[in-house]
Amino acid sequence: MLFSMGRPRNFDEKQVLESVREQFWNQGYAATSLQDLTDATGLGKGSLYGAFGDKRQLFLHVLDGYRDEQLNGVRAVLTGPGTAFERLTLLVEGVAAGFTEDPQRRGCLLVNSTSELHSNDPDVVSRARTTYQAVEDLLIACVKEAQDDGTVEPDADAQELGRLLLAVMQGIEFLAKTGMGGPALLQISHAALKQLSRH
Amino acid sequence: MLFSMGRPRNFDEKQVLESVREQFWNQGYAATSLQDLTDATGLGKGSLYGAFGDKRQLFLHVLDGYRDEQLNGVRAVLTGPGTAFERLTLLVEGVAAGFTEDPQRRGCLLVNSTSELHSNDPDVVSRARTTYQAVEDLLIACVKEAQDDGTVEPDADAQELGRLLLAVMQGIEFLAKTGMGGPALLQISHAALKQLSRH
DNA sequence: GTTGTTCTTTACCGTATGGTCCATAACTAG
DNA sequence: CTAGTTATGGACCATACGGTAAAGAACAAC
Repeated sequence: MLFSMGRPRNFDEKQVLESVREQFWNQGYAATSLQDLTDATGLGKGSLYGAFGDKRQLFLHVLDGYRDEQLNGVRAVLTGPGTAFERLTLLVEGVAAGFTEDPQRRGCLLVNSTSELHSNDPDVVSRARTTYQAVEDLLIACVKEAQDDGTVEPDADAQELGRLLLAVMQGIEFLAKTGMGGPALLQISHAALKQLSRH
Repeated sequence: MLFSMGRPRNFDEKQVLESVREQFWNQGYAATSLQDLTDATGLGKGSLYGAFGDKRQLFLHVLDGYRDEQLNGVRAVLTGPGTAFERLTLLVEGVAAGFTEDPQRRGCLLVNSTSELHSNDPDVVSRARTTYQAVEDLLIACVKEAQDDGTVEPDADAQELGRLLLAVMQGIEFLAKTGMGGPALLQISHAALKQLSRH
């Protein structure tokens, strides 16, 4: 009596969230209608609302999952194997290479969402802020490591260089959306890393 | 008979376009309704449609005007008075300073529009591409000038440095939207320029 | 004045929107 | 079986959407 299970769910929550994410990723928040979401997931409105709340809650839910994944990915690279400089290279060039390989060039969902909603949605902004602060911290730590092993000029300001790398990564992301060619994107990432190394 | 003037317009086209631009700037394309536009301009739908066509045409019209203004502004700075390095500094720091001063942080309308619509609107992408290609060219030319007067290492690749500056500018723009502090934004612009100068 | 043309205003259209409700189905506990 | 609970799927709602049509107003030419 205390625990009646009720009718079991007919869908895989992970799969549904993935479909929803694809929709928001493809069209953005405002341009995605509830019908788009029900079409993409196969669920009725009732199920969607019962399980995740309204459109906005669902969006934030998806965004949180995405942010966690991405942040873990960045952390994995920057604290992974290889020298500190190699890890920085892997990350920064990875951004450019990712776009070179993806013809659709949808970019990062968190970046897109921030760009679309930053003026009118403080919740999205706060997610963006904490996330990129975390990435910044990881970058700075990695730059310091590279200074310790002598790859990067020890007298340089690690914070300054870490933030610069963060900005360059985001700049590449944007320029990719303008249709800048893959080689040019890679050139930018090379340039940024070249500036880092001792000279 | 050949030239009947008909009823004269009751509005100032420039003023209307400015109001429309503010709306699109504040809310983005998809989130701006026709009613928002009629409210902002004071015009009826009929007038708006008669004068500028539908929502999309009106948007592109506004975007073109904005792009021209911005590009002229960049050109004015990069080909204006002062040494080449001073002009580059003025431009790059100007991006950061602009955000520091604007509490709303709406950013550049062309950037916002590109971010929102690049996946589904080739017309917007093509406008972005030509614009940023033009800015890139101006930057590269200015870097070359700085190399000629000895401020920047003459053996460096001017194209590479110009593109790097472009990316950093766009990176700053994005990070501003995430709420990064003004001093940090300025620090990034300083870092980029510091990398340029001979060492 | 009349005619021709253009602009403005309002009413209107069909549809899509985000969101709710409810009858019913599917399950567990007893 | 019955009672309790939860999920489903479609009906339903008010409203907002982008866009059109039509009637009248304001002007120039004559």
